[in-house]
Amino acid sequence: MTATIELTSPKAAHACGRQPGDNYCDNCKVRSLAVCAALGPEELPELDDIVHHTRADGKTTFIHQGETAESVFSVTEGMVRLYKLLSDGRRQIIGVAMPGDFLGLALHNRYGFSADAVDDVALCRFDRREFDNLVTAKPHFLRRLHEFATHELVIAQEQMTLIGRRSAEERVAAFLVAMRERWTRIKGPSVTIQLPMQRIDMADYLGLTIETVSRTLTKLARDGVILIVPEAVRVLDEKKLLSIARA
Amino acid sequence: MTATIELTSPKAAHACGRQPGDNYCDNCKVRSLAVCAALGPEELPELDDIVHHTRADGKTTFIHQGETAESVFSVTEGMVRLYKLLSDGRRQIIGVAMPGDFLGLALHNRYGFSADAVDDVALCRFDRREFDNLVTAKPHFLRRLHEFATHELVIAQEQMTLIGRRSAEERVAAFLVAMRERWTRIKGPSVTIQLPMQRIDMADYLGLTIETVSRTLTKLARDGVILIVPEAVRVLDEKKLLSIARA
DNA sequence: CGCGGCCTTGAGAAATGTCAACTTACGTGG
DNA sequence: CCACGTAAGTTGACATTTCTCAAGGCCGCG
Repeated sequence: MTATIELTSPKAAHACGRQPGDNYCDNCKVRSLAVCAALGPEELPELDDIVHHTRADGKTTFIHQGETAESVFSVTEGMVRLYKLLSDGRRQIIGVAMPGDFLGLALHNRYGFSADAVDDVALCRFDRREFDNLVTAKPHFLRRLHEFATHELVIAQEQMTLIGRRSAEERVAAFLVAMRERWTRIKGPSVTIQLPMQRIDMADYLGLTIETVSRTLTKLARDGVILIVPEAVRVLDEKKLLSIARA
Repeated sequence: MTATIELTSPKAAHACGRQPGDNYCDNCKVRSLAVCAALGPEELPELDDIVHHTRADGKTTFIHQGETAESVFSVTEGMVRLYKLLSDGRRQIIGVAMPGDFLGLALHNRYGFSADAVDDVALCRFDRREFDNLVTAKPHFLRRLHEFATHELVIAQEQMTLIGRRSAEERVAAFLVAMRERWTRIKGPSVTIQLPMQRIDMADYLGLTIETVSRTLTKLARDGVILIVPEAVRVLDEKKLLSIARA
């Protein structure tokens, strides 16, 4: 179940005479997207000192709702789903984290959600206390975290509106558009929208059932809006897709 | 439409020799609940310098989705609804702000939602730039804002789960319980849950229609869980209400 | 080659939405 | 002070969307 394996303990690599370039963060491909971008080159070693590089493979749950929050994470590769479970097993996916995203914004004592790896995921893990100390010492870093938090809040409010007030078709279309925008941000534009998650994840994200998602995708395909391919969807009629998504 | 009237311009009241107690914030009943609690007595005058006390009466819209965000607000009295509108008029209420709550956490350029007064509302308005300067100068204040933001985020995630995965009855019960907890925080406990908002607000908050809300309340009343009274609901069977709400 | 997981499709059920009538409460003006 | 008009709330009948349950197809892996 829980199996986040520490690959490297960077502490060993670091001593007094470190040069710029000696640390992982310097070479991080997603630094500019991540919270880390708030730190200048001279501050990166401080981050590097407390980071633990970690991987989680498919389905590994590395944040458990209700447990004491001892770590926070920054995603560098792969896709993570964040979800809440009701006592009877109903699940709501409250977010999908991709490279550059941060997990654990709420510096609270317990995790309010669970998180697991959709595909293979690379994470920077930080001890919450150590991370918190760094945040406290660096207001501009706190500021960046706050920007991330408010951005998340905006997304959450949009998601509420999506789930509360829009039809299945609108939800699916909006989801596809949003996924495409996120991939574009990370990898540049493409007509193919990668969907590493399964139908049930889309369903639990959109407040629908698998069957409704499936039927809706089929309908979009039948209408010539998209083409369904394994692990992805290709956009055939962008204008139409957007007009459904924007509603 | 827009009619937030400036009652008092505190600038005039202030000069060099101000004593503690000379300013409004000192006597604020909700200071301990609000973001302002992050500031010590010696810092309050700085807040007082930039605050504009404002009232908005029933139905006045004082934040317009999409407009440039020039002000942020702290609610001191009354109830505010925050909502997003779709182009065809569908509305999702994304939050209800009560005394102590802060509006405008996202220091973004445009408001992502609209806000209006449910009943008579008292607000502390701040120019976004001035407020931002204060935040930048005071990391502990930023920290408090961040705590507010992450708290909002937690609430939003719970709301997503509520709307996406729970039945009408569960939504209404959870709403009543949440409202009661909020009133308790502000005014102390009571079996009567004040509901200054109308059915349509509850509906738009819970992703339901007026009729479904009405029927659900009637059912809860029929089952002896609550008693419906004007502008409020009285809890008759707390255990049952909680068990429905918690699901 | 066969099994198991995921996806799709269909038929019918259930929950919720829609439309419309009616009630109630309340404020206004005769 | 009453009568009317309006807005909110409730209720009923019916429509629609989405869910549930069940069957079958596809595909990768052992």
